[in-house]
Amino acid sequence: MAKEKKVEQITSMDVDFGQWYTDVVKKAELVDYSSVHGCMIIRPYGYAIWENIQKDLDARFKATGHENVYMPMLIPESLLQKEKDHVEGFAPECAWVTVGGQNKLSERLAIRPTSETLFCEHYRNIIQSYRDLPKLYNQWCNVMRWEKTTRPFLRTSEFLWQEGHTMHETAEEAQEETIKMLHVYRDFYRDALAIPAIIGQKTEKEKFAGAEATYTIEPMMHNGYALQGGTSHYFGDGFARSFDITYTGRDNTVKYPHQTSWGVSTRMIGAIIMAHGDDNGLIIPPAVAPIQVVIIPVAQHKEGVLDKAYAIKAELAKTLRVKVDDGEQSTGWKFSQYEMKGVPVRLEIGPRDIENNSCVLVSRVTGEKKFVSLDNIVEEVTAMLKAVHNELIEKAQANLESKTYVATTHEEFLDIAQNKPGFIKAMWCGDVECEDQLKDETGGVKSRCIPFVEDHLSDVCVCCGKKAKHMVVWGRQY
RNA sequence: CGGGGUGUGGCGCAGUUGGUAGCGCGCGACGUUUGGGACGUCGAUGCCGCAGGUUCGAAUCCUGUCACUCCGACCA
Repeated sequence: MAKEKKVEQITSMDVDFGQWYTDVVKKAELVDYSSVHGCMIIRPYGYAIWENIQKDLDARFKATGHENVYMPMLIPESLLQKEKDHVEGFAPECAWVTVGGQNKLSERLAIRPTSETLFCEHYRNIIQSYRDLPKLYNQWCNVMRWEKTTRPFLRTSEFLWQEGHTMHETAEEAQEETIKMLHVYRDFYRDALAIPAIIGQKTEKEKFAGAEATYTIEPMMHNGYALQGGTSHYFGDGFARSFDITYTGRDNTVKYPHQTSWGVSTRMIGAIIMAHGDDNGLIIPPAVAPIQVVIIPVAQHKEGVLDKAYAIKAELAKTLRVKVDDGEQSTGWKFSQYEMKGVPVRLEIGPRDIENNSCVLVSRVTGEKKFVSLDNIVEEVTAMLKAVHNELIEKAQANLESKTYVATTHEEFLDIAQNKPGFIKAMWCGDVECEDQLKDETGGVKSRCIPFVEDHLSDVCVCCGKKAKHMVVWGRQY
């Protein structure tokens, strides 16, 4: 029943996944386009998802000892240039401020594409002793990268994110932090977004500009594409040396601190859409859904129906995010509307239900209708929300597993890359030439990561046949 | 930055050999309806993306330009 496509304005996923995505973000009122290229207006329903994400993640950051700060939006060019790899990576896509008021600036200012350099400048001022370490800072902000082609949430010129920047006494401690925060992301994806993902290390070719090592979380979208869902970088003392950040150690010698940075962005909303959505629209995981339960009064003009709906809302709203839609639209229209918007649980209450002291609960994932007593409505709704979360993660897990393939030969790799969208597990020698070759031959399949848990598939590289160093997960990405 | 597609009321679209703009949805009023996108009557909404040109006359033909979108290349 719920599997039938009911919203004809939304292109079917199987017909055109890209168009389906665009239709959904528009129809579900997540975003609108603005007059500035690549800059999107995040509408209340979309922004509410972000607020819920922020709230949950922020608590996880605080629980791991981090503090929020706010850095300026503008970076002087000279500051950006202090770290060579970093500036090479980001300068080409910076937007620049060159005029202030009426006057041309003596030095142009980049609108931050990321804030490593600003944090370094600040850390240089406030770190003198090992007693000043560690510094565990995070900021929630916007950044700007002048992207050529953009797409709501997945790649926009301006986007919202959080960037953690930490400084540590030792390399080990910084490495530990890098991995710890990657796991925070993995847990958040799983427990809040209901999205399973592969985590691991980026290859040299794919790592962050200026990092010693980059770790990544790679969830799979419905169509088998990967999305870089978040990254955590270990910088060693590279930035510290470039920015001359030093501290006096316990042994009374001058040392460089070791640094990390890690971030996730509004792109996660794109991940939610593409991991969970269906032909009827969005499905938002309960933990971050702006509306967890929508109450649809049936025959609301009849005596007592609306009062009952409001009473149920009052009960549920003690612990849940609830909306009663008492608008004048038809019942059927409301059903479709909230399916499109991905509300996880719908509660129908009408005269017949009131007579029976019951109501109808409907799961957005399965479409299953459940008649439940009003006596323990909170428990019933809570249980269904939990079930929705579990069903989402199971579905996404099944998608991930069924679209993950193993290639042990070159021909097999190319065949899968051409014919089966998804992840490919294959051995790799460690040479960037092989990564480049596979990408060229397949028209875009890249290494996603070297997962923390590697399988031993064979002894040799799937591309060149030389001795293999790692198992790599490969795939196409958004 | 390459390759395709599209620009006409808020949205989706039609508009023939050039003749002065139409349909559906939505929107407003009133009435009837109400357990899967209800129905009737009346009503409002347009510099046909923008700029040039051809023509007595351009949404329509020509040139240029801009925007959006999909697929690549590049990045979160």
